[in-house]
Amino acid sequence: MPETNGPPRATVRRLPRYLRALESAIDRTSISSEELAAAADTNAAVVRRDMSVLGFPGVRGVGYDVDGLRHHIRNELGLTADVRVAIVGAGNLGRALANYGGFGRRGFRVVALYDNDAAKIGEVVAGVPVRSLDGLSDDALDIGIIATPGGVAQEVAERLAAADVRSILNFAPTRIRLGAGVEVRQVDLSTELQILSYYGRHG
Amino acid sequence: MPETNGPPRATVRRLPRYLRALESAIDRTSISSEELAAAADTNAAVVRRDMSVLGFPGVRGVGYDVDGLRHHIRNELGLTADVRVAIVGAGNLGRALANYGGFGRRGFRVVALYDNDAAKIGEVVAGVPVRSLDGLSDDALDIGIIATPGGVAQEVAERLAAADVRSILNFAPTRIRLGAGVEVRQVDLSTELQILSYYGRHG
DNA sequence: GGCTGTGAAACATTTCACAGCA
DNA sequence: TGCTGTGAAATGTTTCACAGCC
Repeated sequence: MPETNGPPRATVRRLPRYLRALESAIDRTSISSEELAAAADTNAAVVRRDMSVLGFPGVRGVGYDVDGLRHHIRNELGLTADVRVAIVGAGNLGRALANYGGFGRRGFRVVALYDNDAAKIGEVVAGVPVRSLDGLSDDALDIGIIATPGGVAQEVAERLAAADVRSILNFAPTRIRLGAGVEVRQVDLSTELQILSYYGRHG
Repeated sequence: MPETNGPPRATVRRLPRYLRALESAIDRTSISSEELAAAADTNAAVVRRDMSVLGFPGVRGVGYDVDGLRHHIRNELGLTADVRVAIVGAGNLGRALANYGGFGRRGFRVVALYDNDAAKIGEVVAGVPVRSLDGLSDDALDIGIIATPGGVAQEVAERLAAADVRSILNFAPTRIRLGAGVEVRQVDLSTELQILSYYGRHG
């Protein structure tokens, strides 16, 4: 059974924050759990527990090796080589995502931009030409981002899955259902606002 | 002490999903925990527990009243009157958000769009004129959305807080820190992709 | 002395399973 | 009979506190 229990999901959710904190500390040689916690907006006990489950030992009296930990986390997250991302939907949101500089800086490369609107095909956004979804399976993709209207999101997701995309980030307000083997994350703007609305008046 | 323990955070996070499911079932008069669970992508035991903590009773042998529950949840979320939203930053992302039709349909009204770029001020996006942040405190706002570059996010957040905004949705890749009393939610695209990257190769 | 690593307790959330009512 | 409502168990996560090592 090659499935060792990985780190808990709560730990994985914190890894990007640690990574960012470590990238802001490249000048330092080591960092204590207290300092890393402050930079990653959590507390020292959580940091130490996380390092422990990651199997990354620190040095007592000193802290964690900044460089080693940075590499360890990048490795854990699968960010060793560039990650190839495709965006489906070249409307306002798709363009905003394609133009977002932060991706490149963090090892994600937008390698394709798809849209079914003939009028948009051929346009170039942030250096990437808009193409028809039909060419999908030719690109070797790691992650697909769905930035289409809700009506077509499920179908797009199925086509992405068929093209061997393992991970999907869905901005359409439609819950996607796929068989196991594809990881889907949902970012729903109205949902976020509704939760904010709740905690704005209670909480 | 007027602070009764509200529902657990996990329950609050599910309310928007229940609400959406109920809005797709306006033709029905009642709905069972099993059906509601299927529509909201959870399981029946969770639904029953949630209804129980919300204090919304069902009818044994029948299910929950669709209309009553819809109102109850809208009320719980503070969606009785329109919620006034401002977007700060009229770049690609800000425009995408202003143009997103889903907000209006869910009771959120984009009432202001701010940018500090003089060239953008006066432009009209989705019926809303772009204005300087200086006019901020004149608008009665419920929620502020930060769609600026990371460098100014903290300052923008502080100005929103000073203008009595109780809830902030932050798309900038900078972690915002504010005193208690303001609820901040962070949506970080690179973070989402990094988590996807992890689960795409493991899990 | 300062900081890590980790048992054990506390807390939060989910799941099970079934009694009880319409 | 079919479904809700909820104790109790199971699971997941955070916090506490301190022994142990550099």
